[in-house]
Amino acid sequence: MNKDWEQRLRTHGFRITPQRQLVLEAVEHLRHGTPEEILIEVQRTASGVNLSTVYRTLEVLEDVDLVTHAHIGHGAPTYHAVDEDIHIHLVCDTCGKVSSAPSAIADAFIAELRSEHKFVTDISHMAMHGECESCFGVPGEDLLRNT
Amino acid sequence: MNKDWEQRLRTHGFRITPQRQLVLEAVEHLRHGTPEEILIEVQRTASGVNLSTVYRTLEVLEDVDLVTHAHIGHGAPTYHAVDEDIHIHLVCDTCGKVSSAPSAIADAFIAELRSEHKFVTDISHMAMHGECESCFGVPGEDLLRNT
DNA sequence: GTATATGCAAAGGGTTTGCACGGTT
DNA sequence: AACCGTGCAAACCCTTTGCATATAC
Repeated sequence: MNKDWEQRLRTHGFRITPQRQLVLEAVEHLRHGTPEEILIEVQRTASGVNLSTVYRTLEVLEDVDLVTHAHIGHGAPTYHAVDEDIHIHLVCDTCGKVSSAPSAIADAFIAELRSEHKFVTDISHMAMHGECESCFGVPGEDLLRNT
Repeated sequence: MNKDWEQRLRTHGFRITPQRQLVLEAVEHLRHGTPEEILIEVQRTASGVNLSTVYRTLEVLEDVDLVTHAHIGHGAPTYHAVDEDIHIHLVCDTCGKVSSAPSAIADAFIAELRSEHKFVTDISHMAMHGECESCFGVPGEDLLRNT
């Protein structure tokens, strides 16, 4: 009885290792996390795992479409399991809060980029920046340097 | 006879310095450039200017709304003069090419984010990622690590 | 047994910061 | 004269890489 993720790795010529299992489980459990956050989660089970292994593993898991990542700002990207709902990240540049919107909301926009500009957009890859309800109009201090 | 940019700086309590003038001119001349590229442009006139000055100056110029920046990928952000046409960056994740689209194309999308999610979006701040016409469907090697 | 993965440490890009000096006001 | 802005060097965060060892196949 092989799990799907093992198949995916094997099919692409990758080996099954504890690290790969743990990183995948961490991403699924966290629902979204930076490499650093994923490392910490993994280390709850296996404290010897190294950050560079997390980076290399995320790259492999992304290769075989088990995870994706999105950039929500200056800092480290956020990784998601592919079975998560695809969503758009909305980052408030004033208070730093990150919310999400269903990606369907962008369908017409994406369709137009495709027909008018021949560009096939992955809307979930990059966050949308702006201001959330409570911050709009407020002088704002760009508290978090993530713009 | 004070130029507009001098006024803007003074009004906000900043001083007028050669570095600030040169950085602003470099941004206007390049139309878009990374801090590093801006430094090189500035150094054609004043070779002693330092990178950290460019960073600090861009921050000041952004404070007073003379420049903005957009993130087109992993690397350094791209700075624009505010009198440039506002545009959306489209980055091909396969070949790395960056094209632009008029920001009006996103108006309906932005309106919906505003009405449905109470989020006021700055569409020009983050690039849209995906694949350009010539790369779509091609296996792709993610040649440029800027996703 | 052999190729791939891992850990570790070092290096790399991009950016920020502390400090003393110099320039703007 | 007072304060802000600059250059310089060091430090910072995030990520990648070289190499020897360990492990999956």
